[in-house]
Amino acid sequence: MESAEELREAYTERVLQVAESVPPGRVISYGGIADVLAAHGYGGGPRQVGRVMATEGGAVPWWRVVRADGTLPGHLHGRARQHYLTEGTPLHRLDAPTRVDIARAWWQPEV
DNA sequence: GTTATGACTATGG
DNA sequence: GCCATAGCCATAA
Repeated sequence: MESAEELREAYTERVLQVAESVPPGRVISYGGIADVLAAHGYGGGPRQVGRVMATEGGAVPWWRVVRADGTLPGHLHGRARQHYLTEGTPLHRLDAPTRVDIARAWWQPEV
């Protein structure tokens, strides 16, 4: 039996693993990751995925994980936009605030 | 046990 | 487009 802390670490690694599985120029939402984890038997929801990204997000391509409408929290727009321009991620508009074209850029990992 | 908080989401004005 | 509200669920105090 694993301790609660170990389960939390396993959950965190799953989230980071999915985030890393997103190829350049593509994105997934917090809820999308939550769905994949649910298919793998993990509970939680979008907010728990967001919590992991807030604490461990620096270790993965966090700019490929966006909200359901294709935006990110304001304080990340600047750095994220440069990555999008570099990777050629489809955007709705080229001026701030940066918003990803969900219909074009959506990445659905295999479950 | 109760409250507050958060890199969320859907809906309605 | 923006803002408010409700629902959501784990953590922390």
